[in-house]
Amino acid sequence: MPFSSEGGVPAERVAAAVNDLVEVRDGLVRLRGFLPPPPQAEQSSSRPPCAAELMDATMSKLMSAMATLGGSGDIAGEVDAAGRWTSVAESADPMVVRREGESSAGRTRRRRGGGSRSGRGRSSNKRVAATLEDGHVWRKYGQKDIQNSPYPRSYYRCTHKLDQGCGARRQTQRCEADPSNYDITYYGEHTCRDPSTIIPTAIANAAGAASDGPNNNIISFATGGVVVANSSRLAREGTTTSAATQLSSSWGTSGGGGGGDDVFSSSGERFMQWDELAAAVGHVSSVGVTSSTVGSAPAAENDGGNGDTAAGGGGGGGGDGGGAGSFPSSPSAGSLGFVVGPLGSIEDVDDFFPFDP
DNA sequence: TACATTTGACCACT
DNA sequence: AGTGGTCAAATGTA
Repeated sequence: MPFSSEGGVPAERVAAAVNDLVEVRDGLVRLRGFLPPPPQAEQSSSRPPCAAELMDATMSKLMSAMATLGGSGDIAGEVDAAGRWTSVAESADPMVVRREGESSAGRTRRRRGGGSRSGRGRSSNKRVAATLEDGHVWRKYGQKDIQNSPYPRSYYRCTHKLDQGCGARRQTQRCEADPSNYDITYYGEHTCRDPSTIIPTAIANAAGAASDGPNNNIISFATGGVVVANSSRLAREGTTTSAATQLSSSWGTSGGGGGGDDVFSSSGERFMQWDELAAAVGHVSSVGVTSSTVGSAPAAENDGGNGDTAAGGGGGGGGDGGGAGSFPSSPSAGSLGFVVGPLGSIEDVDDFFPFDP
């Protein structure tokens, strides 16, 4: 069931999957070194792809898969300096549940207190991104000036906290070193299911990736299923639901799933089949995948809650939800083009796959 | 009217 | 006491 998000998978298993992918990547890098460079003179369309090109393509898809695994706050974990994914201890978010005896209707200020709760057993996933957009719809609930930091920290919760009890939260803050980027820390997991955000996210991914060159596949992991879609196909499909349905294929539901289902390449052509992909990445197919929506967003920097709050008087807001930190339900393709950096340290593909072209 | 943001207050933790 | 996270009243916009 694509885009389903119920039934989580332990972060440790996701971490194991990512680590396996890292090993696959390293192996491919080594193998790539033994291959001669692709011939320059010939047009690639007039000859079968050489081994180096196939490997490059495989690497690209692998990177995409890893990006997906780590590209959402849904997955608790971090990437260490070596690029290895490590899961962060998972626990229920104590902040989500209203404390017993607390009245929500009362106008008196009583509460379960706040306090510095970061780093105390809560799952977190920190990353740096050039935009606050990540495909989810967030609602800002606070902002604080942080000690020894020139930029305030903004606090967001998932818009669907109330209607679906989604406990996902995030904190954003401009990077001190590079104010054009944001440090974004995610807490909790998205348990919401909102087609107006998730599926357009996929479209956004596709459209954005389409202008990005080699990585224009989207892979959306949901419980028991993976959606792999090619951007050009999605663009042609028009309706997100049908696109997702047509392009969905199960991964893990039948041992690596749905043999014969194509994985589409950036060129719009079949890249490989699931069984081939499974063989390529080893036993990744045995790893369960929790809900994850590939982060993607319009390129235009919408300074959601950080810079905007300087303007007093609640200037930012506005009932249409287009304000700070929100993600439009129907992002226009023209504004797309940003792909949230996955796994924190592998935003730059060249850095991640450091072999000579 | 509904919904989002702003912002001061509150509270837990160190 | 200082700091950071969250609440909720006030406020703004469509």
